[in-house]
Amino acid sequence: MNQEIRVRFAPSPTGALHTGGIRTAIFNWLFARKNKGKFLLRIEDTDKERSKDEFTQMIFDNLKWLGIDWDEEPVFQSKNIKNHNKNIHKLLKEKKAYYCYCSPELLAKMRKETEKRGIPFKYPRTCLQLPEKQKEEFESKELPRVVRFLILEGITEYDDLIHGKIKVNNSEIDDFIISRSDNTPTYQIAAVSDDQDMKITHIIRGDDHLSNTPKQILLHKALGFEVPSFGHLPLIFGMNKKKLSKRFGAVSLDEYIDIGILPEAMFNFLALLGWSPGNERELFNKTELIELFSLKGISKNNAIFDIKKLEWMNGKYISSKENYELLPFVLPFWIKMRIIDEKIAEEKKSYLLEVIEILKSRVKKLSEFAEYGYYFFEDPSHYDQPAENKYWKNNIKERLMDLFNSLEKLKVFNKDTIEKSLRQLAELKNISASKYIHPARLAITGFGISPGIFEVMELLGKEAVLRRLKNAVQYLDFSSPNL
RNA sequence: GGCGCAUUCGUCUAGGGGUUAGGACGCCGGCCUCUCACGCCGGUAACAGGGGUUCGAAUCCCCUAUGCGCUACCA
Repeated sequence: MNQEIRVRFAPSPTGALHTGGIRTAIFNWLFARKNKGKFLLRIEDTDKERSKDEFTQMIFDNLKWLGIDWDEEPVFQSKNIKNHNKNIHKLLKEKKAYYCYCSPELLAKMRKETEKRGIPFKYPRTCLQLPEKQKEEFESKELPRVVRFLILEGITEYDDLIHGKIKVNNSEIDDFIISRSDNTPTYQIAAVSDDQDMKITHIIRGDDHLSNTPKQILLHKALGFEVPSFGHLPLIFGMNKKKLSKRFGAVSLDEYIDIGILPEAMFNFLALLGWSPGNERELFNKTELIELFSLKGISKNNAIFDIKKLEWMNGKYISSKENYELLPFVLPFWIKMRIIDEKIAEEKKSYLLEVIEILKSRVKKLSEFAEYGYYFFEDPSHYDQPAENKYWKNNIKERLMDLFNSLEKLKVFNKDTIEKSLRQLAELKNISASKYIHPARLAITGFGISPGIFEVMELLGKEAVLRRLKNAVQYLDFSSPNL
């Protein structure tokens, strides 16, 4: 038991990584780091039809984005086929597997027939009992053949790291195929061979593999290997309680990156989906997560991915991060919205940091820095209509001009002097300060809501503020001359 | 259909024979306040159902229901 713990994350590169896969990676990584073991990567690319290099790259990128590092060179399953075949032949030689010449069409027919009678289909082992002569004839005709693993009678049981004792009667298991008619190994034998090859000690994967496990245990044993430990994670579903799929909202990690989720938030959120450290805290950094992680805290039931909670957590991370740390994450959103370009970004760095400071406590997604903050970069091109109806009435032009004149006199233009000046004006005119504040906000930002308007004005600077006030008056002159 | 796994607020979960069943998100209300957000305070809401075992069951056992997974020459 003193051997080094080695775990693996084994995605197939047939699509973008989704949250379930990511969480499997996180748990494996946490388990390895906690136990000073090794976290390995294996790309299960044996499905030649669907596997794509771009997906492999995406998997690497996604893991890096999350801050998940791996300890040895990634293993590509397709490069181990020789070894898989070696194991298949070993089983064949020891009569633990046999050739089957039944065509897929014949199989489909048999399956249909038994199902019609309500009986679960199992391969009837016709080819196992084939007379030697018949076999020779098939071979000489070069009939396509697969290799089936012979399931012996008995009970297969193991102690699942998460579910506890799992027991399955071997009679429930079909003589599954381990080598296809084109002589390529199937998943079951490939996974078992590679896990041995990589000296994997703990296989932690999704519950969808639960029923594969007895098959794989049998394979490990038949090959004379030591059986690794298995643990099965509950699955993650979308809000509709259905398996995550393209149909229902964002599912791939990339889509969350696109809306502006921070890697720390994603990691924290996913770590807590199906696992709890047993206390009432919610926010943990990676080091704390590693420290606290234990298989014991893993829940047995499937979880639903609640994006609202992710967004809340993301907001927490955004507001607690330093401005300079946020900048590289926010910048792409501003650039994408064409609010600024890279050259300007470098020149105006200190200004950008202040914009981030002023917005970060009220933003849940990085994309909102762009959505809610464009007026830090450009004069409003239009004014929010409901806000206009609400705030711009009764002598509004006169009030905006009065404010303009007051602010124009300021020698020092900061939030304190601005506020003082505005409140003095209100007092002088004997109306409430809010009768200046809200119209000014609308004139300056174009919105009825914004961060504290005095801070916004300070950041924007005297020139821009006065210009925007004047613009608003001009706009009103044109659109509502009688105000 | 068969086999397997599961079932605590809408969601994520804590608890695991005696608790006012705790926390978080969401939602609702209040405070703060120039709006919004943050923050703070408060509220809402759950042990799937039925049988046992027990002085006592959300907790242990059985059954039912429901959900999910697997049942491929996919992984």
